[in-house]
This record gives sequence, structure tokens and C-alpha cells, in this order.
Amino acid sequence: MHSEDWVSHFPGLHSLPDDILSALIASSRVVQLPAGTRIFGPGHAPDAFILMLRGTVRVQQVSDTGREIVLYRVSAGDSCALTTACLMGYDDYQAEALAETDVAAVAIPRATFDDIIARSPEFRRFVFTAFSRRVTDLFRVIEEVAFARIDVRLAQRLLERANTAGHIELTHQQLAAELGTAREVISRQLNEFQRRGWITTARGVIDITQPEALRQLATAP
Amino acid sequence: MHSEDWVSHFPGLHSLPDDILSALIASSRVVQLPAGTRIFGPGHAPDAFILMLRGTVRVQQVSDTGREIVLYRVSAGDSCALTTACLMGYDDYQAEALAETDVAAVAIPRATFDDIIARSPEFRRFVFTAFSRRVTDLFRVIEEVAFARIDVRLAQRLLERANTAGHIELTHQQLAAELGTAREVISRQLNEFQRRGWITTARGVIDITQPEALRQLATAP
DNA sequence: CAAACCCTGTGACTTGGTCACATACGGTCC
DNA sequence: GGACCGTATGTGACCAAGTCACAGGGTTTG
Repeated sequence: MHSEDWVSHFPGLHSLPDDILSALIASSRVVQLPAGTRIFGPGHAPDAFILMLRGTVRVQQVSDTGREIVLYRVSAGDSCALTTACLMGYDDYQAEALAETDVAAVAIPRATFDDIIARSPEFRRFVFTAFSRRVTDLFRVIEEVAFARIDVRLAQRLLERANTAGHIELTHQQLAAELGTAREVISRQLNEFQRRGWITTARGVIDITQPEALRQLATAP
Repeated sequence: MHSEDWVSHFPGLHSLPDDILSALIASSRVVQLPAGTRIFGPGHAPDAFILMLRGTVRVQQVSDTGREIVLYRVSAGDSCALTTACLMGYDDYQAEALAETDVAAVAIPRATFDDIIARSPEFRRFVFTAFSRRVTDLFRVIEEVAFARIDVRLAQRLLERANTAGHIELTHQQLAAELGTAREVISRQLNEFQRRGWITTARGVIDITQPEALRQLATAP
């Protein structure tokens, strides 16, 4: 990809004046990261504002007992704004970010970021919008963990992570880490779904046979 | 309070150039809100950046089943940055903010906020720092709700909310709302603490008699 | 004082998380 | 093909936490 091309991935940036766009393009660089790369984690923070071009990054938290929970995902067209905020500001991250796939991203150095924030209301709007989307995500996670039933959350997550054919390649352990619960809990719930004929399972694989039933559970009051 | 005085409450603003400070002071106004005021909530957002002078504001989430959880508190010297981000950007708030005490705050209109963000790197730093502190708070809430035992969380909260004499004026219901759990759960845990001689309780009142024991539980691995 | 309202206590039950194993499946290496 | 090994899944017992229903006991208010 030529460095000039990536702007087209970000509708929020289209309205930037030409001079700012060129400054952005000139001082940023496109980075490639292989799947599995740890992008940041407790004690290690990036020094640039990140715009995702290809791939997805998973941001998660790990407890001292080894349990995990996925906070949100950053995918193509998103910015990883929270990362930047946290690194600009306060203390260490408790969360970590992992490249789930091969990733291509634009890295905007802090100085450039600060300069463009100062010069462009459109860029500020872009950044704050990205912020607030993430914060909304976090609010949703809190609400679900605190108040929602595990079967409902699992149904939601299965629908989210399935491809158009209703096919999912995740182990029970991975699903447990998505929701911040234990593997056995997922196994039991999946057995129940299977008993009802909503899904079929095999080692590392789940297929949704009755998406409507799952959807109804997922949106249940 | 004279409008020029409030700047002294915010160390992060001391380094602002004089012209920016005067712009800030000129276009902002000090607002007073009585205890119990709902500052924002789902479907209602403020239109200004808020700096707290006196009092505390509680930001919480309410589930459809009526259970509540406190996300964080904003007190004197803090800015309510998340509010602003969410209102600048994305969709509706799921959370609501309530004045816990009488509150005095500086309201900076959106236009002024945007202008000063553009002009002052110091102000940007101030804002992003406030952001990241809140995000860190949210990460901590998620970690606790997802992974921490309720007795540990209750011990922490009792220590947090007690005055220097170890005195707390909260009902079991209010403590349940702090932690996002049910009233009965709090009642049972408090009975257990009392049975161990760590606290004494009366209607609407808790007194900590062995803070060390609570502290040990609160920091338990 | 009585009624209404809030705060607290309690038992029975359901859901979810933990622990300790038992199996079963998918590879690789002779 | 068969032995072996690491990972994935199944299961039962148990504990922790949330739900439901209801009973008293204070406090406040008319």
C-alpha cells in the first residue's frame, strides 16, 4: 500500500484540509504486525496514535488467577484512541492488546498527533468520536458483566463471532476468555444449546443451526 | 466565589498562558447545583465541559432489573471528561450522573472548550490526563466485577467510604448499589464481618472496629 | 396512634464459578 | 498402523453469589 492511499479508509478524515492531510501523510508511517503480536500491555505502552488499516486487535484484561475478559476489538477503520489517552495521561495499563490477525496500521507520532489536534477541528472530532465509542463499549461490558445472565451473553457472543454461514472456530476456553468466565460454564451452556438443537459442536468448532433461537435469547428482556 | 478564583483549584491549569486563562475565565461560568440533581442521564447530555470545584458527583449505571453499580466519582479538582467525550462523539449515555452533595462547578461551553483545546498544549494534556484517569477507573471496575470476590470488594468499599473515625452512613441497599450486587448479599456479608468483630452495625450506620482486618481482606491475593 | 414506608433478617432455591478428574480427539513419531 | 502426547471436552461435587418470598422492627407522617 502506498502511504497516500490509506486515508481513504477513514471517512472521518476526508474533510481534513489538504495541508493537514499532507502533514499527516508525511510524518506517519504504515506498520505491519504479524498475528499474535502484543501491541501493548502492563508496563509497555506505544508511543503513537494508531489507525487500523487491516486486521483486528483484541484488547483484554487478565486477572491474577489467570481468567481473561475481552474488553473490545479494534478493527479496520477504527483508531485505538484509548491507548493513546492512557499513555498520554495517567499510569500504567492494566489491559493488553493483541493482534488477532496480521495487522496493518498507521502510526502517527505523538508530536504529529498533538500538532494536528491543535490545527484541525475535524481531526479533534474524529479523535473524540473514537474515544466515546470505546467508552461506550466499556460501559456495555460493565453492564453485561454486572447484570446479564451468562447464557444471554454467550448467545450474543456466538452470533457476533460466527461467519455468515453460522460457523465459529473457537474452543470453549477461548469463549470463556471472551466473556470473563470459566471454561466449564461455557461447556455446560453449549451442551444445553446443543440439547435444544440450536447448535452443533465438534472439537474447536461450533455451528449455529438455529440462529433465530439464539437471537431471541440474546435480546431477551 | 469570584470567577477569577477557581483556577487555583486546578494545578493542571496553572501553566496555561495568561491570554488563554483569561479566555477561559471570561467565557465560563460557575454553576451551583443542589444535592440530588441529575446532571446527565440516558437521553440527556450536558453541553459543556465541567470542572468540579466543590462537592462530589456519582456516575452510575442502572440495569433494567433495577440493580445499580457505581462507576466512579468526580470530586473537587477533577474534570468530568468522559461526559464531554461521549457527548462530543457518539451515541447516548447509558450511565447517569447524580450530585451526591451540593455541587459547585465551572461549566466551559463547547465552543470555548474546542477553542482552548486548539490553542493550548497544556490544556490538551490536562484533558487527556483526566480522560485516562477515568478510563483506568473503568478498567478497574471491570476487573473487580468480573474477577473479585464480593467480600473483598465490600471490605474495600467500606474502607473507602468510612470517615477517619471508621464511621459510615450507608444502608445495605446503598452499599449493594455501589458494588452492583443485591441487598441480601451485603446484609449477609456484613453479618459475617460483625460476627468476626470487625464492625458494628445499626440502622443505616456501620462502624469499623478492626480496620486492619478489613484491610487485610481487601488486599488479599 | 395508626398507617405507610423503609431497613434489616432469613430460608429455600437457582445460577454461576471452582476443583478434581476422567475421556476423547488430533496430531506426530516410529 | 499403533503408541504417545498435548489439548479439548465432559462430569460430579461443592462453594459462592444472586433471586424470591416474606417476616419483623424502626421511623415518619397524617
